[in-house]
Amino acid sequence: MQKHPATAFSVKDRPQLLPIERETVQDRVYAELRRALICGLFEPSQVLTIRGLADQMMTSTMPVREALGRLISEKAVEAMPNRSVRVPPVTLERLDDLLRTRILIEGEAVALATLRMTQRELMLVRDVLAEWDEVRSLSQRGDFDREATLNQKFHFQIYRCSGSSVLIPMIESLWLQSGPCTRYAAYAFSQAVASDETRDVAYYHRAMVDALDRRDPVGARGALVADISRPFTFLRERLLAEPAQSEGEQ
Amino acid sequence: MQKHPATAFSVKDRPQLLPIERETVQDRVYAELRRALICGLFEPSQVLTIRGLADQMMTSTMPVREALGRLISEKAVEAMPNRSVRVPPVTLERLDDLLRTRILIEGEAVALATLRMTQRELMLVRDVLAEWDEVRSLSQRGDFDREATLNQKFHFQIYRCSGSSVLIPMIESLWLQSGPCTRYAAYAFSQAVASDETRDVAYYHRAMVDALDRRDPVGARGALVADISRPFTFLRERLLAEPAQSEGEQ
DNA sequence: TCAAGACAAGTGTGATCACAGATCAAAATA
DNA sequence: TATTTTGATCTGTGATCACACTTGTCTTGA
Repeated sequence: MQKHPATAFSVKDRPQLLPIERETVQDRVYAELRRALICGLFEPSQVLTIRGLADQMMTSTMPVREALGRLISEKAVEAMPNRSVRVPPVTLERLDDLLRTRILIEGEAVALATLRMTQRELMLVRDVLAEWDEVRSLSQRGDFDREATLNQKFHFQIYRCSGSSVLIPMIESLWLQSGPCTRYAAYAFSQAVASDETRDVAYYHRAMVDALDRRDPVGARGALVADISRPFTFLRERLLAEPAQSEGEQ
Repeated sequence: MQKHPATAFSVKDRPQLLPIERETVQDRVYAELRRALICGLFEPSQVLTIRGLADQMMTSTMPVREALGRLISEKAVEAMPNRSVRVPPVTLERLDDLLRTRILIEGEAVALATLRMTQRELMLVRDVLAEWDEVRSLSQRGDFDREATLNQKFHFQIYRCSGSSVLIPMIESLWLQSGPCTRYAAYAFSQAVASDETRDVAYYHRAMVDALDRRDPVGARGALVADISRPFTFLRERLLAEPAQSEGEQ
């Protein structure tokens, strides 16, 4: 498809121009809302208004409204009968439901990844853990956003090796839905427990990498289940302790 | 919250007013596009334009564009780099990927439903099968849309008994994604095989109901797997036979 | 003092328009 | 005749506006 045969460069020497990415405003708004949801920047049951979000992001209402529509169809936020949207409240049933489904799907993705992962890909996963260790050692009181991002990077680096373009969007949707919950858990976690508890996070991750290394699907899935179950069971107990939480006043 | 104590009716005798549903145009467009996608009214690799769809549905572009945005985020249609959208092409990898995931998730839903289903709910499922038999006996050359709708009704009647509000949207998303493929399969199916093959559909469905009746999760899951695997394996062979199909000319 | 109605501000929805990029066909040039 | 260029048309994107509905507050009345 090269149209100019009379250039000074041959095909191989020609400077490679990267295709410019054409990201629309709507895409950026959508990505930012996703990030905020996964990192737990919004409270459960919090009401989101189109104009409010548009003002915060310094855009007009149109991209926000379309991004919200996409998030509604993913069940990342829910549309109230008043036509207003809110981030879903966290209930006991929803918590159990989310955890069970995450174990099912992410467990399958990890098992698939175990069989297909190359040494090079495994090294990338190790790099993420190394970076995480560095962050943790630098700041004793680690910032949650950074660690949450690394945690996400770690998991999806593995999931991507499953090679399933159907499973991965589903896992993203699950993270989106459990984001507001687990953030709440992570926050309470950091206040409640000592540092030896947080060492468990690294422990499970290392167990997972080891299982991946020796191509052990069952071991990898087990480590994953233990890893993602922890915040859920923690939050579950907290919710059982005080049932009069603001679970959603519909 | 009853504010008028001086009415002529007591609380129990007062005529019950049903809450009026407030369905927006966008919701109707979205539902219609979903239906069309699941029923396979669009070809794989077919490009969809906002204005074209708006004209067909006799609305303006705005509801269509927002509905398309929602479908994009569900991977029901895909956004090309040209900013145009098309229904995803069917490839061998995608076919296997979809089937594996559907077996995983719908199998789990059926297993859950087996344990939670009541006799009343099981009777509703039987009713669907009876209606299906009636349709099939009335018109030898059954119309596919009607049968596809009944098939969907049958499956989701069961899935709903799983009680999982996380699994069900995922299954809907999977049906949305495999709709264009299986329709293709169903069409080719009806032309290729004799009527004794189509009897298998009813056979698996009855096996599933029987397993549900005796609360046998393994049996129910097995019948389900056999049921949903059939069109996929059929289409798989067809795709292997002629690889030069118009699979997507990106 | 309290409740009911009225007013005002806020919000989602859908239509319309301007603009930029894509696509395709006709015309002009080598 | 083949290739390139030009032009028109189509299409998605985002802004702005009008309209309907919701919500909160204030006033008025008993």
